[in-house]
Amino acid sequence: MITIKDISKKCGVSPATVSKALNGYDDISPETAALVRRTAKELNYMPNAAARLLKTNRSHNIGVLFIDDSMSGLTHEYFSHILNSVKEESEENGYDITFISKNIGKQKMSFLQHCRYRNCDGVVIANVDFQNPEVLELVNSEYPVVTIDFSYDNASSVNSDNQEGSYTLASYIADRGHRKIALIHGERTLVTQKRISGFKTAMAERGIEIPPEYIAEATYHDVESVRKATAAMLDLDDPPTAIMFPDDYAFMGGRTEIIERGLNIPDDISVCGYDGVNLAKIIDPKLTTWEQNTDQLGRIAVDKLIEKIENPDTAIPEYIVVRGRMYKGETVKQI
Amino acid sequence: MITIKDISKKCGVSPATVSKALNGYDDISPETAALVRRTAKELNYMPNAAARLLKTNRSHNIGVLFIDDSMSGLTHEYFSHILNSVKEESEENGYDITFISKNIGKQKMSFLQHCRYRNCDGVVIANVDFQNPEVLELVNSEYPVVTIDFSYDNASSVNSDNQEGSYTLASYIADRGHRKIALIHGERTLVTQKRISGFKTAMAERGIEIPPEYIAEATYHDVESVRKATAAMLDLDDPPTAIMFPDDYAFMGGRTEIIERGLNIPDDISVCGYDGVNLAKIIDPKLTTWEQNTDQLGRIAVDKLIEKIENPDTAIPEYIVVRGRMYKGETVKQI
DNA sequence: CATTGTATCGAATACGTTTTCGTAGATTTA
DNA sequence: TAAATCTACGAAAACGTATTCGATACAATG
Repeated sequence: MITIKDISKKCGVSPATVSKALNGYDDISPETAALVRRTAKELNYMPNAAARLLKTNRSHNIGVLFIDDSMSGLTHEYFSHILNSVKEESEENGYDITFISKNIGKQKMSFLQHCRYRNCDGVVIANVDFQNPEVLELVNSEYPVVTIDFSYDNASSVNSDNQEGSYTLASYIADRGHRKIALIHGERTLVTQKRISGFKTAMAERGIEIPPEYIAEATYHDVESVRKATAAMLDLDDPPTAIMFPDDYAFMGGRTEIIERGLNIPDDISVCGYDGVNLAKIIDPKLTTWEQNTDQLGRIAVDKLIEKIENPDTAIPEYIVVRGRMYKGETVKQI
Repeated sequence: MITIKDISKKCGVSPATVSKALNGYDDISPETAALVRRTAKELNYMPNAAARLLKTNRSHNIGVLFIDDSMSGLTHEYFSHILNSVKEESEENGYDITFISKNIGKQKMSFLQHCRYRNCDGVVIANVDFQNPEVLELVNSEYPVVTIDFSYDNASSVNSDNQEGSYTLASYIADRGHRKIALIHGERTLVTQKRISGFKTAMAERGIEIPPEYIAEATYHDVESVRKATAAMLDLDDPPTAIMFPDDYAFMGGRTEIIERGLNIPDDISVCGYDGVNLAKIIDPKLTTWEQNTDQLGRIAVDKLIEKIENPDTAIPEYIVVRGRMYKGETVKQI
């Protein structure tokens, strides 16, 4: 490992001078600065992040808090896309990312402790139980925090337009002539509330009455639960002509149920999903859905976080909504 | 931030003693050791990883080198599962992971440089161009390295049983009466070579002649390329009765082509995929495929890497094969 | 010529640990 | 009882860097 000292020797200057030259201080003559930089390249010098961190208290490391249970968020397509853009935007700005978990080795530690241990400069939080005491502890700590799809009042948040998306899908279906529209939604999180609200607004605006049994709860990303909910819906005395599903992936459960009953999509029943993941576009017929802008969600979250990290005092909490867009697909029939 | 010194003051001992007590040295009396540990808990002490690293040269940080281009490996289900198990196994052993990329901020750096900058203790490499000079530079560096699905001779590797998997699928199809079996494979990587080899072995063992046009190249994970290859296959004068696809996801392209021609799976044509990702099990009919054991692949890679990190001298390179298993599905018809 | 100002650099310290080595006191041994 | 051995602890140095502040040399100014 080659250090600042090696460079100083080779250049005949002090380590202090090397450090300054490398960091662009202006009390170094242009000539020596150039010399230092040149030999640094020659020797293939890399600053030691740990030493630097120890002095500056800046790790250039962003903590990422995703769901910690069983199947990690990594395997959800929606979140793996967000993670990917978080990672890329971080790297483009000179930051690495570290997954924050509570079990690191035999040591059980809190999220906050993990952050401290790794000296994260800030944290992006997504897809967790936002009421979890440990998450709250982190949010209320000294750490800059940005949340995705949830909003605390002391931290910036980046939000997918769930109300809008759901509203638009519901409107689209209604405007293609449907009057008996059902919604199968996920667990009652904030995101879900907004989707339900968007759905109801669209219905209300058109004077469409939705009986309570047309709104059912299932579990996000859980094929089996959605299949059951779909079966129940189809078993109603007066079944809907269109069903909105909690997400594209879980829709596959409903799809199986529909197909196995010998029904055709969209001739016998219209459907739509949510997310706009790849899956929607490669199945047949292509699934009408709402494409969430995962790329922007991740990038903006990181941008806002870095803003806060680098200007802890001036940066104020923002509530940002990222617009998605409809993917029309082929699963909503005009009637 | 509370340090070792705070504890030392509160306990009336020296910082050295605190450090030793916390690290289980045996030249500390049980009483003081207990006292130190107790107050450490009380004060909610967390060691500073940077300072520790600076002294010990051990970061407890594992570099993860996944594909760096465009769409990251994160969005491939196979690799996101591996990544997930790499992450979990690392954490269970007290390590965090860091993505190794070449663009960190404005600084372009090599993979090796990035590792050095972050003081990784070792690196897991998967899903990259293994002949890339920068990857080779890393492999031939001082760093402990473990590769997944590729093998260098100076590093341990963990390999999915591609030959075996392909062989087993091909045999299964043949043993259900098929004689005209086609293989659409991915780019010619080592993995692909093994799959082709497994396929040919199974055919040869049964004395089945495979004409060259029954073996076609497409691109992994590329729905469109596979769709085209499928179309070409179906256009043959003497089309196959069964097609093996490069992976479950890309199979969806072939599936669309088949369905749009009014053919039925498996009545008119039998198919199988590869990977065993969730998708295979939620489509209808369920896709016959080979489940790669992503969980073990990731975990063993990390175990072997840590072994090497902690015993740099005694640990010798191993070539490890992880067995998958067949998922029978419903897409191969008995004829 | 004396003074002030400017440009360039280096000595020293600190960040929070780990680890070597020394030492004071207690205990055992001869 | 003197010497040898243990036990328990602390002083100090080191890891690689950033940064303050003083020092030096020289130019400019009056």
